[in-house]
Amino acid sequence: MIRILIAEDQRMLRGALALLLDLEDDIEVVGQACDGQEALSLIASLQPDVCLLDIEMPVKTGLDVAEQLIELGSITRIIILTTFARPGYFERAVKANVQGYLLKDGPTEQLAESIRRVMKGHREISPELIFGTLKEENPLNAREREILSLSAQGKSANEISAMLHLSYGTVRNYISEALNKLDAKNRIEGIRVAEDKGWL
Amino acid sequence: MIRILIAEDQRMLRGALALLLDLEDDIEVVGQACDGQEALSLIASLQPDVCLLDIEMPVKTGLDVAEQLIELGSITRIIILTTFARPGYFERAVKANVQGYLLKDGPTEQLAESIRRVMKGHREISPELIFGTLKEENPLNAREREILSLSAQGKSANEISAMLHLSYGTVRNYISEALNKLDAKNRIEGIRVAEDKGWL
DNA sequence: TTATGCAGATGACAATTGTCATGAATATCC
DNA sequence: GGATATTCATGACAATTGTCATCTGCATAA
Repeated sequence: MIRILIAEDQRMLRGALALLLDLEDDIEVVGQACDGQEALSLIASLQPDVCLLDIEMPVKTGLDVAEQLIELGSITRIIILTTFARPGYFERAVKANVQGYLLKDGPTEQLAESIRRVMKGHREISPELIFGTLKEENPLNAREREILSLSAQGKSANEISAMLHLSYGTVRNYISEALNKLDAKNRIEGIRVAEDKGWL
Repeated sequence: MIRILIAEDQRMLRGALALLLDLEDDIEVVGQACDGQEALSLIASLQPDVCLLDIEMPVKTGLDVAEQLIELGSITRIIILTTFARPGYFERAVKANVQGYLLKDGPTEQLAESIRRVMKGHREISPELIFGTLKEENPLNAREREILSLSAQGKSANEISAMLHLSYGTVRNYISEALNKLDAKNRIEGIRVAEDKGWL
């Protein structure tokens, strides 16, 4: 019997997936979490064979959870299950060395099969991701990311400089450099591009 | 037998919901659509009793579909099923006079029951929406919305003026007025607020 | 030790943005 | 007709943004 934990904040989807997987003879859903923090503690206490992690969850993202699990040396196998084929997300997942990265756009029927294959030691990646997406690396460094994120929240260069204890001019230099790397002609376009790729 | 059509672009959720509803004795999923356009044509040909519409779908949103169905005098009852409790979305749905507005955050078990209640002539609204959200009306007029949307795509005032055949100054006036109404101190904050409320 | 690179700062400039007061043209209602 | 609202336009001003060339420490590797 394969013991599964599902971490997904959307209750309707979580419930439906649990039901669907429980219909399989060899799979048992042993726990459900609605945020990353809860997922971590449930995995620690339940020690499931596989966990299904959504990425965009409250408190901690699925990628945060995955990275921490690996760091803790957890034996629970990890499958990321997300809406987003964002290169930045995928890159982080690959670096964290997860066993699976599936898109919610994929077919329902394949989910149980992917879980079984992961249990056998395979890696499961949504076919959409295998080509293309992979190579797009995040061109922004930590500072640029930090500053562009604040800008994305509507902060002005002046506010950002105060928050980060940097000079006004330095902040603008970083933004300018980020826009250059993103090939965007202004903050708004830059933010769109970066968010879209999962680089923020 | 209640005949249902599901319009939802996320295949995993669509599949899981279809399976879940098909398990009910008195419900039959007769069709599935992955975008608004497909939903419209399937509803026309299949004439289901109820349709479940996601809002954010390709080609046509669920709200577009709902408005067109009502305009066409379709007898199919409409339930909006969405992630977003955005006032602007809810306002549009109420104005279109849909039979239900449920959140994907709601419990799976209640979905079938809501469908039955809608069939009996009731209206089904997620409890989260009944208080609060309702009263927040979209403060932006059509022009302000249009211009802020373009701005949200990264267009400069100059580009927008060319696209809409308005003067440069007029565009900036509209943006300024929109920011004032949204109580935002710059474009980026304004866009955030408006998108968050579903006003764009 | 030099040099190479990185994080940050400065100053200068142009372009864009945000704000406001004012005004023309048109339509709508009484 | 006169009062009113709507839509768009202008001009002027300050603040913010985007771009560049240049400069200072500071660390680190050859």
